[in-house]
Amino acid sequence: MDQRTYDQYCATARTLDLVGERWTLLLIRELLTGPKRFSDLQASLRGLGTGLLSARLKHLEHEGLAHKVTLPPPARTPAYALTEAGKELGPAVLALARWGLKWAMGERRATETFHAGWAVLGLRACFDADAATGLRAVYEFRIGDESFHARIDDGTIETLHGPAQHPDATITMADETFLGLTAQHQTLAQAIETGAAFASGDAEALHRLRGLFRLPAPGSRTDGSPA
Amino acid sequence: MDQRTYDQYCATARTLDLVGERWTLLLIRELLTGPKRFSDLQASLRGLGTGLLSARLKHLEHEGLAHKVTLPPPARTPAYALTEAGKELGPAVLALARWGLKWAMGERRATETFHAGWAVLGLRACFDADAATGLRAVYEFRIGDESFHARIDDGTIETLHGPAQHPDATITMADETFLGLTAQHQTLAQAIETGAAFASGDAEALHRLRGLFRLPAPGSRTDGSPA
DNA sequence: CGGCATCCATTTTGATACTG
DNA sequence: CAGTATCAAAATGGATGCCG
Repeated sequence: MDQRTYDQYCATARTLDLVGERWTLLLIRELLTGPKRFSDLQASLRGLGTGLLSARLKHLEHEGLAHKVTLPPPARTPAYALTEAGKELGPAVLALARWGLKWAMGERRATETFHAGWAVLGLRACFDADAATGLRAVYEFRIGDESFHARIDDGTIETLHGPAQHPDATITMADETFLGLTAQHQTLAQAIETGAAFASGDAEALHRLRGLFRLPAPGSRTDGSPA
Repeated sequence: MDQRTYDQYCATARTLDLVGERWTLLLIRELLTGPKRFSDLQASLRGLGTGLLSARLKHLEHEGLAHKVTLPPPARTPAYALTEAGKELGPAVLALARWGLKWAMGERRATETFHAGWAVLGLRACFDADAATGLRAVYEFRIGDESFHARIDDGTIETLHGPAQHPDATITMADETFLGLTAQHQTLAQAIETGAAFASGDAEALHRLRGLFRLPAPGSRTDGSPA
């Protein structure tokens, strides 16, 4: 919030003063998987006009959460990237995502937009650090027409937009198949078995992939009983 | 958001549809330390009018995140409490708080309101689970005219408004002293030594208290370099 | 493509007055 | 207390049009 501060000496309130306005956390979600151009951001965020997007980006720049960069050749086009402070909002965004996976997902509504990148960030939200001890591998995901990769190194994970340089394994599937995984209609292993998804690369890496991500058991928000 | 949904099939966006409106996450922050009455909530949230507070509470009820309760005798007055789904927003709120402690706190501004309860939630944000292995203790904090207690049980912590039933240790200090701890002017141990804070109770519990909370090293948001 | 400026209809909010 | 009713101010969204 700009003018409209909560005016509380409280860490949560101060954070929400900076990133609590409409669209801001979703903008950060977009940038968490790597730098994005103005038009890419607008394309991902239906309903956000150029004026408001411009204002939000300026705000993030002014507050030191993002900065303008020039993409390396051959792109050479302006883009926005998170600063260190901005990147560190990752855990907060992922915590909101984890809650949503458990309590708010259900079926996709007819009007809802979907981008594979959101789901890949969801992978990061479901990442089980314990299951990745001793593992060092790069997985490339090709979902619909987007590609993402996850770099896993002994309990840490990094997910970035775009193809990987030297993936140990590559997993390919359609948007719909990926949606089915989120909705827990089937597991990745099942999708591969039925031919809905294709996996190739290092056998050991593919084998360990099975246990790396753990979706929370969905809870029902309609009553207050423990899940 | 009510009418104004992001309309994205994304866990983060769906969560923000539910709790991303102005005041909502702060309302949840208040309820994370126990049930609160309508007027208490309003008193904690300067600037939130009765109309909007009423609307927000109705929304939380409708979405199954909070419910109306009747406080046990002798109070017997209506109050609002979080459901299981609401309580599970705790990690997300604490993640925002942790970020704020590191990147957004600095000095208290003249106009900012402050309540000890926020700081005690901050304690929970700083809780170091590893440092609490094998510890089982209840600490009562009396800060200014408010009291809170933290129940620690082997790596888990629960912080609630109000005095504890059987505290193992009690720590008393003024608001200003507590503010000094947050601003890292001094540590709790130093405050006790200088007489600004008073501690009593089980010696072992008091000794272990020292290592339980770990404030993040403040970062500077004005540039993008690592802290 | 990458933005900023402007205009306008609609929502959201903030503040206050008022009722059981 | 615990809210409801009301109204003015601000934020949003959508549609442009403009410029490098």
